[in-house]
Amino acid sequence: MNSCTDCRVRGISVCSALEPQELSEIDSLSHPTTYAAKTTLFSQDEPANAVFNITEGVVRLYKLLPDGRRQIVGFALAGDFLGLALLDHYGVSADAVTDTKVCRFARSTFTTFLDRKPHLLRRLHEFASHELSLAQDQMVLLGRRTADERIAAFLMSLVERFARIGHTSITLPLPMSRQDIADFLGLTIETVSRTFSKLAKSGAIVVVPDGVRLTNLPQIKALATK
Amino acid sequence: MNSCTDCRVRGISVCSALEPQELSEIDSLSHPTTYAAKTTLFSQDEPANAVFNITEGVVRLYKLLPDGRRQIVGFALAGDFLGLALLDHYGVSADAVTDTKVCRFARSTFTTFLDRKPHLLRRLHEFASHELSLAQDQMVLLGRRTADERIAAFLMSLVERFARIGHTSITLPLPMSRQDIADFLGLTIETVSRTFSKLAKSGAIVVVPDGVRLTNLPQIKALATK
DNA sequence: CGCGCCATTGACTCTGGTCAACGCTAGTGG
DNA sequence: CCACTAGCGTTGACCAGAGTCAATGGCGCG
Repeated sequence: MNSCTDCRVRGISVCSALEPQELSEIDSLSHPTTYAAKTTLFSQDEPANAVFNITEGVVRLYKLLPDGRRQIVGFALAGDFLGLALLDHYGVSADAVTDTKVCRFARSTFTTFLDRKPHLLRRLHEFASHELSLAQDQMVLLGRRTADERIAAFLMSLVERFARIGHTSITLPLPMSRQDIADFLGLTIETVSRTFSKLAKSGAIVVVPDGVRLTNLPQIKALATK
Repeated sequence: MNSCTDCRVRGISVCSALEPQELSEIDSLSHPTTYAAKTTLFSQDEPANAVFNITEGVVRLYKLLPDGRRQIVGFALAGDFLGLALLDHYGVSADAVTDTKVCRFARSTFTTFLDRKPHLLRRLHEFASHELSLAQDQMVLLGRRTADERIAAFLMSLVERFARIGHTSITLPLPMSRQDIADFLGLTIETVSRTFSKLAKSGAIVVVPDGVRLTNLPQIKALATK
């Protein structure tokens, strides 16, 4: 039936702020949508007609400089909300890394609903604050950490985030390309590749297709938090 | 009399969300406080007992790595709000760059007030979203821009922010040290110094005590947005 | 006057970027 | 079924932008 009631990410998404009654209200406002890998959800500066609740998949959020340099500002996973700012234009671009399922809402519809639900606004604010906190961590990473530390911190944060959405395994899936990782960490694809090789040689990880096996988690953690 | 009614930053702070009646309410909850230059407002991970509305001065917000590397995640000016996340522990450290005046609120008092004022929460959310947007811009700067571009972007953003709080002049005050600028831009003090010298030699700026004179704004802007 | 702090400048180093070759794998078409 | 190709990832050789280390300068303050 595909309703909010049996939504897999209900407990961890903004919807956890809602009562059963409200859940069915918002259910009637939502448009479940699927995006194939590599397709665009929205682009920077374009009118923000919709907001999104990701229920499945991985989305990259990024900004481009005029000459084509790209900075990925975050990867959004199941449970994450896109369009937190509720502004009339998107501040970043978003496209699906893997096949992705979302609950889409017209922004006007969502903000109208929001005006009647202060506790949902509170939850949205919590989400925005959390995003801000992650962004600040990422600033530390980009401004002050070495390539090794960046890769380690990236792996650790993915481990934690995947754990939160139910995926716990010594093998960490990396659905995004090396280029995506490089553009997230402020490195080049070659440096990412070399650093993986170096960590593999030291026994910290084993590189497998579409992921890495974390064979020495304490070592990675030490590098990440140094 | 020093009340919210005649607050210089009322119009641009979170307080702009409040009616005259509410303004006098919050007035009675506020503790006007002064911090001398170089003193600490709060430190990372310590219990967040208070939130702050800056009415005058400049505050640096930063994170430290265990080995002492520092990343400044932002400079807060008059009108800015500290403690947006309303979490029980501070996520960053804050200290005064210049002598600073704030309206301080006990966090519990503020959140209680907030629970009765959804429009203030909305305003707070707007502030948090704006902060997030600035953080994303800073990620682009730290991840993908050259030293020249970082300095230029830094100067341009300061020009805009000072303009918003009423300071418009070709001479831009730089109350923070070179070390602060370096730690904000992910550079070293030497690179900051060299880049200022280089821009000065090219005629874009003149370095003056505690500031720079922007003698070729278009040139700076071009570098900043490239 | 002299001390100390901050900023500037120079010489040299090094981390990570650039450029280029090569390999692997999946998908295509003969 | 296998040869060919395209795209992604890895590796190597070399390079350059920014970092490091060190000396010097300028200024405020005791």
